[in-house]
Amino acid sequence: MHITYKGDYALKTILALSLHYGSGPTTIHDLARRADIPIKFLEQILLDLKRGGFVESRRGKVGGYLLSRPPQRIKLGEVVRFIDGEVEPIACVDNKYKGCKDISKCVFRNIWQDVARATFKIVDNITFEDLAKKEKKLHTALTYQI
Amino acid sequence: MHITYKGDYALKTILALSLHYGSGPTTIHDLARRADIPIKFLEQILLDLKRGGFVESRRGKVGGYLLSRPPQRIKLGEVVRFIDGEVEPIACVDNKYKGCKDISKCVFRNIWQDVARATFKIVDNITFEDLAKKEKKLHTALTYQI
DNA sequence: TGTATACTCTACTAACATAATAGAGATTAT
DNA sequence: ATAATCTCTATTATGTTAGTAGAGTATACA
Ligand code: FES
Ligand code: FES
Repeated sequence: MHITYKGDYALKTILALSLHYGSGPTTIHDLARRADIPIKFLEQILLDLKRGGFVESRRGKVGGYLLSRPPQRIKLGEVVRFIDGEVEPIACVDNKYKGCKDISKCVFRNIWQDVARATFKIVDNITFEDLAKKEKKLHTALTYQI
Repeated sequence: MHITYKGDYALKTILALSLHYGSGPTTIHDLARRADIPIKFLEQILLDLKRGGFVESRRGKVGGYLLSRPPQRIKLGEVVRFIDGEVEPIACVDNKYKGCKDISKCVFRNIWQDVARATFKIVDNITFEDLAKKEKKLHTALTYQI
């Protein structure tokens, strides 16, 4: 698994929309400013997320983006997989790798599958509701700290 | 973590040398043929592995490559890290990522660290002796099967 | 119905990484 | 000597990443 800038931006955007869930749409401009993402890049990412069924959009004045599902029903792993592709460390786990003549004779395959499973266990058990809660706590903690 | 062709080839080469440990050098040509690796590519990989302290070479006739340590002292994770770089899913875990203004405010960081730790736990607990044993068993099993 | 505000879509590009390939050079056993 | 083998630097083709550019479409509301 490798998280690209695009992937990271997507996650931050879904998190921002999660914090705003139930309170109307947020504009691209707003999302870009809050997470420090190049606006034209974010436009594309949001269109991808829309095609992936993660967000909905409203056009025109008072438009913007909203989550199409509540945050507790969006898992971290779903978004990562959709934007950055497979979570596996090598494509042979998913049969897209040509380096091994015979997969059944490869001692590495099971290891990469173990790594993949360990990763799934983490990213598929965290929802954006969990992340939103963490974010709120973190913000409170930092405020008190100052 | 993403295993490239180069990384996979390096692992297969170290495994081949592990199986041959204690019986003199193996030539590039031999290693390339056995693991089906482009020979000129493998030349470079072996030079890298030499610089990394994993293998030694003998030049001239009766030359070739040998492991510079016994297989039980070479861990899978060492080779992966050396050839394919950090095992972390995003460079921010290692402070090379510019996407997060303030790492202390990022709810994702701990998650990527968890993924990294889970991966370490696997790849840093497997030695090439383990892999060589697995390979031998696999070969025996397949031979009996036929 | 005009217009400002916002999303939509396609194309393009610079920089970098990957997976090799090419070829001349250095070393050693026999 | 010479054949076999490793050594080193350059080059290249292909693909991916991280954007940028610009014209187009929809909607609220005065
Ligand atoms: S089948 Fe995946 S590395 Fe061999
Ligand atoms: S610090 Fe790693 S994604 Fe924010």
